[in-house]
Amino acid sequence: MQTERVLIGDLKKHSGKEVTIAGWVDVRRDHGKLIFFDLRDRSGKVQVVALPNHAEAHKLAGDARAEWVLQVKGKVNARPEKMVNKDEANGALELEALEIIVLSAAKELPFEQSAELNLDTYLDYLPLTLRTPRAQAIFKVQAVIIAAFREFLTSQGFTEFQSPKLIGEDAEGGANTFEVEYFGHKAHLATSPQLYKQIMVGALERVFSTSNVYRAEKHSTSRHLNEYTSLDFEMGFIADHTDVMETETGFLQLMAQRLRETCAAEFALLKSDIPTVPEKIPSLKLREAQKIIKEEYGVDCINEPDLEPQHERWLCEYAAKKFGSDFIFITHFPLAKRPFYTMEDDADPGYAKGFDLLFRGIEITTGAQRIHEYDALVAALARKGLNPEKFAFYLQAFKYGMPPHGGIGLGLERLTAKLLGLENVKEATLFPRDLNRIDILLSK
RNA sequence: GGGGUCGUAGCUCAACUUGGUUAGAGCACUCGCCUGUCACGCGAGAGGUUGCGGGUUCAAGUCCCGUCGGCCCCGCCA
Repeated sequence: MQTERVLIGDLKKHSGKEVTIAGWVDVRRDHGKLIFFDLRDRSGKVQVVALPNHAEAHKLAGDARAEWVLQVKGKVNARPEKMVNKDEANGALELEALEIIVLSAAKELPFEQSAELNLDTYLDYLPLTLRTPRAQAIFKVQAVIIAAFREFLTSQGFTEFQSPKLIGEDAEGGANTFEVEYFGHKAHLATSPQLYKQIMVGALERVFSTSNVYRAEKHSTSRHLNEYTSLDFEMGFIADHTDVMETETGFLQLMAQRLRETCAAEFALLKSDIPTVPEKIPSLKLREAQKIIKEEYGVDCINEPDLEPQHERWLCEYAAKKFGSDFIFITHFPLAKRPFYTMEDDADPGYAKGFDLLFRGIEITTGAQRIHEYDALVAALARKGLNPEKFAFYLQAFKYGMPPHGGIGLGLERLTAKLLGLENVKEATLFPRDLNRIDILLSK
């Protein structure tokens, strides 16, 4: 029968008792006759002390090294008053080792867990480096973001669905796709769940998905990935794109609330702040934003169809200063710059009922109201030089009745990175795929 | 596709500008000492094809040319 294991985070409840814990050796401090080591499990850390009067345990404590996996039976002692470590959750107690079982020895580590690493070294050793408190904090925060996305949208009557990753045609014609050999045919990896989201609006009215998408772009920057997670929702029966913006704002507000409730320690560790999300996120038309850039920063980008990364950084700086918001919506990009399914604003011809959301200097979302009338959509395809016949499957959704609708795609890794102040989006990706790397460098 | 920058020990870096004996440091590792440490401490040791190839020179980690690789910026996007 297996020994009952106590979680390290629960040791306080067992003061004075004999318990068995198990975990990884963090740091060892060997004084010869007296050996200390910190043991770590999913719930926390505790100092174990091995004394010579338990000879076998003392010997094994001397042999153990960082990352060895040990099971330790011991007595939960209060530490002498002078030895209390106020910085640790278990700093007032320690475990006196009575019996140690080595569950797994570890080879010599290439570096200490606390070492500051270059990004490529960090990525080369992810199975090891993901054990650091920093990495664990990043991916706990990311899990909370996804949970908040599910929680908020579910509460608003959205249904989660799984979008296909293998698609036939390069439907949207925008981003470059990875080609896949498919039983003698050519298939592609999805660059977005967009078309399936819209089809699902016809079925379930309000839907969302959290999917990996794939972009075969040879970019090499601190904000691009070739496989990333897109948080997508699409909702029917909207008046216009501002309904979509409100829904996204509602998600961001719940996300910030959940982060404040559960991730304060993680944000403290990463030395970043949880943003306050305004009741109404400030919103500017692209042309207004460009005017501001000219007035505030002296660069004339008026009439350019899009924002450059530097412009996005400036606008976020401006939003923080002027509106006290880390977020700002930019609306009404030229229709020509947006995908075929984007709806034009009749009140502002030539411009889209769509938006980007900028956060702390970077674009994290694109959203819009979509064209829902079959004939208008077929015409829009033709205007973009796309062949409507290739979209016949998708077009059925519109042929047979589709409400006014719209939605967004949000880059999870970008949001995570900017929330936590990470310099490179790859740090906010468990196993990033980029131009040079799928787990290991492709050149190796 | 265009541009910038970097490559020295397992890791993080110094020495390069201004060429000069045996390429150093911290951490990790090995051995020894240590009963209150918590980045434990002290002493000793081991660890290098300076990415690779060529050139200049009495002499190259350092200068030049080529090449391979990383990172970053722009384009494109989330």
